Amino acid sequence: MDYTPSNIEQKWRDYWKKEGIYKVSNDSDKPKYYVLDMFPYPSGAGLHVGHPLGYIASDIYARYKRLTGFNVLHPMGFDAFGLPAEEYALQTGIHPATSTETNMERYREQLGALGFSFDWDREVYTCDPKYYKWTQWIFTELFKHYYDQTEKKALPITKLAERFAQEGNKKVKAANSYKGKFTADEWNAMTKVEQADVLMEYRLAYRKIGYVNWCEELGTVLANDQVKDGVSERGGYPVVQKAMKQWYLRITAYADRLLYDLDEIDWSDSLKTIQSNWIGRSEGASIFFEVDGSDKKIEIFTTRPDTIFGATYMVLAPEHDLVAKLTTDEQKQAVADYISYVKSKSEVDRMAEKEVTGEFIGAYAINPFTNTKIPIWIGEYVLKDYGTGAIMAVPSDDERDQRFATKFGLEIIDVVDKSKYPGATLHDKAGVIKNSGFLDGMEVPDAITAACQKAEEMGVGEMHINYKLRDANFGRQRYWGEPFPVIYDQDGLAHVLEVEDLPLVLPDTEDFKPAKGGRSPLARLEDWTNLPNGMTRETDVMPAVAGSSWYFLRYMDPHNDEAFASQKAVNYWQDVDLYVGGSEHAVAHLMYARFWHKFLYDQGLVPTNEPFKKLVNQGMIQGVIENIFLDKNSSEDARRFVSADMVSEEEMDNYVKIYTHIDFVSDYGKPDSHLTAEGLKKFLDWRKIYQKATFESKDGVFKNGEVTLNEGATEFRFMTFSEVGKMSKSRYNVINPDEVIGRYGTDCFRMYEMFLGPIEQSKPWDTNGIDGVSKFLNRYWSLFFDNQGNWSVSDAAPSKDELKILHTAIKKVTDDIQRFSFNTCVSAFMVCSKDLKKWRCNKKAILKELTVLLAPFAPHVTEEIWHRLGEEGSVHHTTYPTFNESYLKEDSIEYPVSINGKKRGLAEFPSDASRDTIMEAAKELAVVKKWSVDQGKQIRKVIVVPGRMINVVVG
RNA sequence: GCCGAAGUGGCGGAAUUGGUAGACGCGCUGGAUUCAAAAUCCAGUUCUCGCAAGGGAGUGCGGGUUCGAUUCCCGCCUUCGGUACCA
Repeated sequence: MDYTPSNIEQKWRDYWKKEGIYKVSNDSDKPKYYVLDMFPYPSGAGLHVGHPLGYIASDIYARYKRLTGFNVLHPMGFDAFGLPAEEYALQTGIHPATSTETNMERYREQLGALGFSFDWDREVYTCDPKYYKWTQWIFTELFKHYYDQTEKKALPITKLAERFAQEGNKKVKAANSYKGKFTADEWNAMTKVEQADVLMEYRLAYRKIGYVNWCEELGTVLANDQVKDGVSERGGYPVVQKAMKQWYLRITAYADRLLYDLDEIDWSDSLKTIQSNWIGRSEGASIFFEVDGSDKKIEIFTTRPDTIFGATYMVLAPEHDLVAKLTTDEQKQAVADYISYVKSKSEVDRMAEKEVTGEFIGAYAINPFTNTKIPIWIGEYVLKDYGTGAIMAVPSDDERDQRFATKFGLEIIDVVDKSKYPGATLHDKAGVIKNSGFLDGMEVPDAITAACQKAEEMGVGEMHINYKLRDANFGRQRYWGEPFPVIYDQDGLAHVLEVEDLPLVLPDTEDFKPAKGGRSPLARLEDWTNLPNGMTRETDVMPAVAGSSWYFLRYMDPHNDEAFASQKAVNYWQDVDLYVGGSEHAVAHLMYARFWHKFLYDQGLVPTNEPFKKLVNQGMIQGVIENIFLDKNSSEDARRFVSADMVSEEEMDNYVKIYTHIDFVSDYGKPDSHLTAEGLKKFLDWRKIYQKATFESKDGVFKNGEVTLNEGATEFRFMTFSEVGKMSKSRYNVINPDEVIGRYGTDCFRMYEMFLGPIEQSKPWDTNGIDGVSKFLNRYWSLFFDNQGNWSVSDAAPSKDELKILHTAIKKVTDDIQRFSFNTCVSAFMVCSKDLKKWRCNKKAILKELTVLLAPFAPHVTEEIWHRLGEEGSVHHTTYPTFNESYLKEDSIEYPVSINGKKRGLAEFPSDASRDTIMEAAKELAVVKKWSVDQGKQIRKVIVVPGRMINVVVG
């Protein structure tokens, strides 16, 4: 009987569903294990072959853990709110709720066809009011708390208000954006509104006016990580800086914990580095510079306070608050011109242009260490968002300051002698200080400390740790997101809804298109927005990252209406043991999720400090992108395309690459990526605008559907140019898994994706090797049948050789699963099945164990075999085979014999032979003699590693 | 520029602690089966000299440590990913 996946796979999926074999209970005596996939955006495009890579790996691991006696939580859900889902809805004109539901259904089907062991009863999706009730609730909790830097945890804001009433804010060490100081009396004298405004500056969820990334095309504000190269990550639309009042999350309060706790978790170095760079901790000093003839002071941050004697001027960010106040009348016009010049530049221009620009504001500051007057400038190279938005410029030791000083003719004083450290840069913090008063002669690190001490003594500065991490902009002027559970009273003060009033359901409306100019779509729904007594609702919605910041906790207890999850459930499941997902979420999602988790931990609501113990980033499965070259100089009605082999690298600039549908090339071409005339006709039909095009290749010319061949050419071939890149609709290189599954079956697809290479590596999809995996599954199947195709399994006792083959596989597969090396697992199965076939093994004792071993990888075929073997229940509920070392023992070992490290022969020794015995015997070996005595050389040394190798040193 | 990861046959890749480089698969070559093909099975397949036995070279490049290096160290080159006036 032949192995026919289509006959068995659906049958067993139905059986698993009916029997509920993947249901997970929170009541179990078994140890827990939580395997989580990053839940997908249910986009309209459906799944492509790249999506399942991580899901297959995690499914194998989850199944392995289940077989080894763990109670495994392995859920799936959908990240259904947010821009991608909404953009799709806008394109299609269908309500986001409807299209999201349709897309989720499609995803459920596609995921189902891959045979994953998800407990679908625990599905969560972020746009479900039952789910986002708790997203909103966590937001209200963030609003009600502040971060106490003494206790290093979040505490209720009410406690802070009490403290202010008793002792003011001078002694309070808390994360805040409030600059001033006040006493208890001053606090108590404040009005209710004034007090609320102050408290707002301490809350973990707060509202402030800030410069935000505004994208007019998308009609919303974007987070820093949604902006790439000055344009929106989605759509590539221009992004400008705009001052708006927005909700923020004070993630910076947790900066140090987010940084140092990276040490506790098992993530890849590259991912930890990305997070740590994003947090961007740097140690230095904050120093105040007085302004000549003004009571204002400019605060700067520097990592090199030791170079302060070389600070010959200052630069403020053009947006700095003090610019307007300090600019002298004579410079007013020049400064205004400069600011409008800076504003006129888009983010893209600003990054492309490296030219030094700036303007003197007419005022002078006093260098506190030298007491000299130094000019104050503004310049766009000083960023408003980093440090204090102002710098002391040390042109001798900072490349940027140097360029600026050179261009504008500012004084340069050399303060660091780096002659002892050739090649040292600013970041090396190396050298000897000179021209710097009391710091002269000190090594840089000592001078930094000394300068900080001095600044503190003088009361002009202190040690300061600065972070690159910014508070998270949390408002979006869009429709498809969680509404803020916030109401403003007549005084404009924000109040959050209590848990009994949650969820605040997103009002249903057909009018969900983004509004222009910063107004939110929800603001148009006046019935919903306006409340009695002049109260109004917040009309912004939360970003997509809100719902994904805690979903892993909801899976623990997904139907709970009393809490985000019961304490019992949370205490049982604890945290995610294994998290598998793409590295594109390295900053945003993983940072916010850690932040929320730490906040909940501070509340005692979750038992662990970090949410994801181990994280594996699966690589991307890329698609082959086929391109055709279009001559830039050809006119609209006479398009000229040329074959890839006619374009040299130098000529590349004259051509534009046009994406071709991958199917044209595979259907009407050859493996070396060329299109036939027929393929080109298809291409012309598909891209109607190019119907008047001419295609030139080395073989001839293709015009108006007619081919004119060059002399000597036998057929018209048009070379395309192929590259490898991310699968995306716009590049026409998406490969859908359904087709592959239809032809080879799910088990084969799963194993082939694993066989492709290491899970963490990106690789292009190609089906060239899939036959090998298919052959393996057929071979595995054939072990159970005789030559006539009849079921033939024997109860006879297995031989020593058969046991050795099986246990070699058990060892290899088990070790490799544990280190996430699934490609080598597949090859171990291939070796095992080949060896068993060689021995014509049909012993049940062997094949049954092999079936269980294979079950995590190929869940369907193994279930079929399991039942044919007459076993009860599901193969996925049985026990994992036990490895027995003794079956691998050999009587003798074949040693490689090397002469001077070069392998020259083999020699067999009993496996219990001692090192000394082998060493002596080795000297007598013919190979050894041949390379020593026979050539008149001496044996100098013999190295034996028992069980491994022999090396003889001759000379 | 800075940070991180990587570079191994025609191709995807293996070698887990410094110990037989190229497992496994694709492709290719030859053979069996077949009227023939597909499918399947068997053998071979790093390059190179040689009929062969047997040599020589070989894990991006150049050095080093070691009895022994794909693995460790130093200096380069290339590719991919992240980040970018971060004071």
